[in-house]
Amino acid sequence: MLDPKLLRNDPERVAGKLLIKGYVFDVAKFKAMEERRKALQIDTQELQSIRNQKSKQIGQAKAQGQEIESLKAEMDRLAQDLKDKQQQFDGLQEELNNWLAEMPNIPHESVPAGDSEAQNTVIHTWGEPKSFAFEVKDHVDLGEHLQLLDFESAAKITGSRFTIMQGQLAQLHRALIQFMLDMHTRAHGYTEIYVPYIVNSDSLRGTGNLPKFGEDLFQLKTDSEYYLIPTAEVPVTNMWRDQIASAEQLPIKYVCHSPCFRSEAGSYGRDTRGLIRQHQFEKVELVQLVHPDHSWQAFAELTSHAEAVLQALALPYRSMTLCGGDLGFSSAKTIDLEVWLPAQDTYREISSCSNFLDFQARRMKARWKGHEGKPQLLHTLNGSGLAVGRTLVAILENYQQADGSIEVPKALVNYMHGTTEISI
RNA sequence: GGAGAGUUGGCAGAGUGGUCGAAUGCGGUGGUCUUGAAAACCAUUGACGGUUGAUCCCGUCCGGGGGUUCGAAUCCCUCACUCUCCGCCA
Repeated sequence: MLDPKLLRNDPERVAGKLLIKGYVFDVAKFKAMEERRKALQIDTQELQSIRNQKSKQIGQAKAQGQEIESLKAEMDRLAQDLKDKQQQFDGLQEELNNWLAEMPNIPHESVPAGDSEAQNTVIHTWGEPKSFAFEVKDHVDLGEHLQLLDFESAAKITGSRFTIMQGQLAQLHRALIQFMLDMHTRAHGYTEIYVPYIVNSDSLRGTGNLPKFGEDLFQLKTDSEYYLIPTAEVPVTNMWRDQIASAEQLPIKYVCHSPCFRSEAGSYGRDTRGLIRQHQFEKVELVQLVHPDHSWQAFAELTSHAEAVLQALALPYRSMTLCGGDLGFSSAKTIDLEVWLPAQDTYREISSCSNFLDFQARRMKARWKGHEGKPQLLHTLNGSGLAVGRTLVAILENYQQADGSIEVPKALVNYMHGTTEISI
């Protein structure tokens, strides 16, 4: 949520910045609503004040045994006025809040203009795409050739966009998770955390997935409004909803492995082949809640932590600054890491690192407080470190050998109990 | 699934219709004392919003929502959550 004060003070400037994200903000309508809100609020509060005074009078009069019926009659009229005003005020306030809840975060000034992926800018590339002396296969062919990857059975059991892994491939998948968790806890100072994979709607509102993006989520058919998590970001960040951290607790750094569930509504026909876009996938997520003065530094660090995984696995990648139009709803700035996929002859997203500033924190009232002064909003950040399924794709394709076997990356050999190659 | 007890400020915990935004303790902050620190003692200390140059001031908030009343932390309804006991079960 944006700061309501910022909107009131300079709506034109906010409107200009939101346009970078492709969001049209009706300033005139906002100003008119704000003016009415202000008038209604002042009126309502004045009536409340009078009511409180009169009530006290009645109490005193009664204590002294005086007649109170005439005072009560006066209160009846007042109460009716108050009720009307209050209803108008509440209604308008709700309307404003709903509007505010649908407004995206303001992009940081360093975010390039643009309305699609094509305008994202390359920050740097790392590693050289390997040249193969044979015709490369994609991960689907490789996995099915090894008889360790099975989309057909998954489609039978559930439907499209699910998969089954077996044997050493399932093991490699699990090894990746262990490897990533170990790196982030041991080398990067994150606390490992295990969380529910089902969340309520308040949590989804906190991170900004609701009210606008409900169609991307799987909702459970229960009496409670429960959803499967689209990412661990939701439960992990919401740990601090309605909480006040002390200055000593900052920065708060969590790493969390979880499955992620996405409906992928609106992406029919895209990436239908293989593991790239699944309804269910595993991710190791990095989440930080930090002092507002340090969030850009934390952002750089968090991004480097995700990159460290790719580097340790010797997977070529590039990092991209997302342009305004490609930027997520809650994010002020996002850097995507894209891994090289030889079979697609292109880079594909494998991690997305974002700084939300106080946008999520305001929605979920996640605050911190020093020894002096008032509680202040935290800044929240997160990034994939990494998307496990896509990392597996990258390893299969980048480490494939002429006979269709897969070399196990050196960093993972210990996690595979010494296995150096996956073959039939 | 059955029976019962709870949910109050950063934390613990009083408060059952009218100066209660709320005793008290802990914690925080400032001070006295001390060479310094600790202890002790004194003072101070909720959040959000409106208004303001800033105070003052005003409003809202005692799990969420609704109701009764001139007036609700306190009474009623409802929902959520927590805990205890019994039953069942990974």
